[in-house]
Amino acid sequence: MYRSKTCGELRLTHVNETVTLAGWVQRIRRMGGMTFVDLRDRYGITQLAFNQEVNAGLWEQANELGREFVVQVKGNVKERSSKNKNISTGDIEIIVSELNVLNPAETPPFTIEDDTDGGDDLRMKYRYLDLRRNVVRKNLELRHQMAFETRSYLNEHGFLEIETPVLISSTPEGARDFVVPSRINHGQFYALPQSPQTFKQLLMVSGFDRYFQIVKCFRDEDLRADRQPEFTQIDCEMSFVSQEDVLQMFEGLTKHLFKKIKGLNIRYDFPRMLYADAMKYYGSDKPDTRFEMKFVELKDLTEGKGFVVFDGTEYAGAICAAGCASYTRKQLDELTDFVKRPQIGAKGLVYVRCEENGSFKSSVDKFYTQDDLKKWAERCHAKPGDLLLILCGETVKTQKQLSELRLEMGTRLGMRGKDVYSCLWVIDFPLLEKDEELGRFFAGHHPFTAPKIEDIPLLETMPEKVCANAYDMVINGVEVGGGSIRIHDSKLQHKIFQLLGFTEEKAQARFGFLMNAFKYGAPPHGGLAFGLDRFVSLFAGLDSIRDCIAFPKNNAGRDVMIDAPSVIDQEQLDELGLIIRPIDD
RNA sequence: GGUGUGGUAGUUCAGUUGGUUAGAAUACGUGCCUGUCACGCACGGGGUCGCGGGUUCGAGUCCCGUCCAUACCGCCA
Repeated sequence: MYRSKTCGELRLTHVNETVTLAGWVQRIRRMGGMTFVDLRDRYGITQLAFNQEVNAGLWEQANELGREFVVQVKGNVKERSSKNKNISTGDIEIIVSELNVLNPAETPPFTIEDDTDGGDDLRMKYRYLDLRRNVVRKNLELRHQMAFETRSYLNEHGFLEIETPVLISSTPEGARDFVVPSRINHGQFYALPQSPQTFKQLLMVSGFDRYFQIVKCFRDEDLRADRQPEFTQIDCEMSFVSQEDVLQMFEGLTKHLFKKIKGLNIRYDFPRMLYADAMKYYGSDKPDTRFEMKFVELKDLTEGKGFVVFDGTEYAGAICAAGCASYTRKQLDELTDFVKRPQIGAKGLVYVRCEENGSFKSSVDKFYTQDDLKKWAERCHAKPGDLLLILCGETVKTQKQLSELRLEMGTRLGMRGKDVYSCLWVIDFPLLEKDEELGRFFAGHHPFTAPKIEDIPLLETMPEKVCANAYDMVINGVEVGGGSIRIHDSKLQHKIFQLLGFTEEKAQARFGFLMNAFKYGAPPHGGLAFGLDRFVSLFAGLDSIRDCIAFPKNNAGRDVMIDAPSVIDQEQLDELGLIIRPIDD
């Protein structure tokens, strides 16, 4: 037996017990004739005491230890004469009688502390050391708990977890596929799933009623703080359900997680926001509703006063930042620079200060009277002391820019606290999106998404107006999950493929298996998928999903620890019949 | 593919208008210290200033290129 207790469990009640502990040396404090060693495992830290007078040989041995040595000790639990209130085992220490170095360690390249001195690169290269740190370990513990509670909830509700294959052919999600060459089938490739979408629909045809899977998915696209090439979904599908049934079920799952993990009872029903309203009032399909600051359209009030920028514009919208009339010129310039950054791309920013005395001071005073500005302020429900920020331009672009500005102001005003949660559903997404350049339609969600029944006639006349039975769950501006009711009627499915520009042959080639399956009695079905990584990082208050993934990829999709991806032997290439050639520009 | 930021000791960083021997903290090593718990004190070792080129009497500092990291845009329908 290597240990009888962990380093986190000993208390005053254990005094006088003889225990065996094993763990890593966190820190050594040599005080002269006395040496203290902090022994660490994932449960906590226990102080070991060595006294020269009591056992000189052992004391000598302790002084030889280094950071991160793996040691085993046997000793007596003793009440400390001076206690440490900062740690749970701070009342006791171990008077060591046996010390056994199980494995020495080189000095680690960074300190294994909550406040490590290591930078991101280094921590990723030595991720196994980084994972010894409390802060990172806690994220993985949280991830485990969330996955566990998810399984528990879905199991309670009759869902079966069923594995689907990882080596498949391309699924129609839209992102690039990772491909795997097949040796046995020369010249052919598997694709890794972007989601188990078609498989879960086939499981519905098979009668598995309620399916889920906590599953890795793969997308070969550029990374972001919230995007990894391999990520984990809580993938779910249900049969004989309407959209309402799905929303209820997974709103329930979310509330269950909030309750079990965060101890929060969410008593309200998640608001349902129409996609059109989300765009109109927040300029985003994943609005951060921790704060209001909705867009207000001003175009009819700003036109015709001789200000050319506003006169020619398609859209002019304002947000009202409460209490910001006191912003200095410098602060306003900062905001202007913010919206003019290439990533945001606004041409400029118009402001109106609503002064305490009821007057208005704006950057466009030359063109507008106090009365004009008063009308703007009234429409924005601005009070004295508030600041209006106005952007104009092409509607969709400007709404997006205003959305960024809104989030920036929310941050500046401290309205995006990490311990506040605001959940909602965004519903009624457009079924199709038109690519103006290519002059054709793309599926807003994926091609199996069912249109709203009342909109089906519009498919013939105004496809872009058709709403889908699709929904996203948004928490604090993060799209944590999304899904749809699927098409289970092969005629309708054909119609959609047609609209998407698939020929009969191409549709048959790519999705024939699904179309065939639907001929044999497909139940009405729908579902959704949560991004587990995003969900966990939201609960953990992390800025990046990397911190809740044990071994994440870096910005360039590399695993710097194992140095993947890497070249393969010529022998392997030959076996696969592959030749590597440079990519032409 | 693009834009911004960064790359200096094991590590995190500072480094002035270009100027003598490139600093601090921490980590590491040695010594002292019997109640520390971020122990303390003293001393010490430790540098291809990412790499390549250029300007200059002289480059960590300026310019060009390149590599790496990172955030974002494109992309993720």
